[in-house]
Amino acid sequence: MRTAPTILHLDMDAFFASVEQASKPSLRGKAVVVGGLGPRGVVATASYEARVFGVHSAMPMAQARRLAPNAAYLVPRFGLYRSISEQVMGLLRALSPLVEPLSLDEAFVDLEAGGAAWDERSARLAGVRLRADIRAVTGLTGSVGLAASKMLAKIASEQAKPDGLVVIEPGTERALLGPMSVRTLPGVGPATGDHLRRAGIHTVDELAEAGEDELVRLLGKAHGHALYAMALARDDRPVVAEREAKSVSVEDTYDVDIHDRTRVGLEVQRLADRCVRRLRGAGLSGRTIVLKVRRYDFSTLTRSETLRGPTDDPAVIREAAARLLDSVDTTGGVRLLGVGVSGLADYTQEDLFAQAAGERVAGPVEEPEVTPVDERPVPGERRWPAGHDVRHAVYGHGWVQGSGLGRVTVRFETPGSEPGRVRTFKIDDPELEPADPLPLVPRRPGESSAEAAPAGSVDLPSGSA
DNA sequence: TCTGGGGTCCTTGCCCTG
DNA sequence: TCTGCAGGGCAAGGACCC
Repeated sequence: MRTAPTILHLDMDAFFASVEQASKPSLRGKAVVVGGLGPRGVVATASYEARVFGVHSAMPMAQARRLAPNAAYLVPRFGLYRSISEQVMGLLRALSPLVEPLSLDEAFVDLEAGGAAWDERSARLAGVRLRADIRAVTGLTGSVGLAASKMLAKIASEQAKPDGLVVIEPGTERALLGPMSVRTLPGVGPATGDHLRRAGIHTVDELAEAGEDELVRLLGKAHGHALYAMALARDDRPVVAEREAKSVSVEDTYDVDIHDRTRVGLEVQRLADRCVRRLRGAGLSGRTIVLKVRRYDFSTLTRSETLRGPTDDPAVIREAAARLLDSVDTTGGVRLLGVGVSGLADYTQEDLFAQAAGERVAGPVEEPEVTPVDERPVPGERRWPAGHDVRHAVYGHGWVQGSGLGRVTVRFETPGSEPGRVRTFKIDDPELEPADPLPLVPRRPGESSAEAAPAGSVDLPSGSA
């Protein structure tokens, strides 16, 4: 393990909620909850103001609404978050070529590999500058952890939250970790935590005292060895810049359980098509087709089938998914269906046949997109998702505060304005149209709009595309 | 109260092959 | 030809992460 705290972990603070607060002045300092708004939605991110009420990630939305009835509830705008994430990742890559993104709002950086830091002082300086740059470019705050390993850098950034910087100096790790709960360690979730608690192990010190053999006995080989190493603060995992995807999958949870077997079949076909689109979009093909079914009682089962060679053929994947469905009992109803492909490759079996036959390989076949009956927009009806940007011919730029009963309520404000006024319109008001999000921080002269203002990041309401 | 979506990795058991 | 064994691929499920 290295001797200087030159591995940096960045974690943006309440990322989705913070982006929404930055783009909507009236929500700053208020409880904001971002997540699925349907009857089975869960919280993706809660602002720190919402966390005061006990709202947290992965909580059912219905529960969040009971705890914080006056919070603003918004649907996620992944396009916008992705574009801001790219700005942040750009700042990290300026520090080092070794940047390992973990999600839109989290990444490891090997500062030493980029020559950005070599000892504690230079690492701390790099962290301070990074936080200032992130604030200047995005208007958002991020927490930084610095340590000699990935595990400790992540624990440090957790301690730094919100809006802080923590350095774990080499040599102090064991004393720091010792009294902490085993749940602090990455990879120890509710199940492992419970398992250890029943064995009388609560803290990292107790984990180390238990010994490697005992942990292997309790948790299995891989997990036992890994956890013992972590308890001793040993972690040599390198920062890896490029990771190849291992699987591609899509899944949908339905607002109401589906009982009709024909409908289940149609949904599986639809998901297979969506999965293929994602697969092709990434230039990939796959060998193993996986069907996932969550039943009415939340029991989940998977069925998989491995083909002779990788494919991205929608007909092949659709048929495999249908065969897999045949082996599943769906009486009682299903709440979730999913289709995935693993065993990925960047060629297909057909490519090989074509090569063998000396044929010219044909380009990808564009399948017509099939929209299920109940997803087709009602003619003339426009949807206004909560939180999405709009533009009104008279009142200018705003965002949807809510809609229903043929009306849509819009608050007119922009990231740089004072909190704005609310007005209500008919949902088919011709002067109202969806708009792209505005940059969170005003653009500097000469900066291209593509860098600062994400394009195409709004899900256009049906019928307007 | 009632539990998303997209992933990764690990374990276990079965079957086939040499 | 039969048996035992080891190893690999596959299938299914579980835990975990953000």
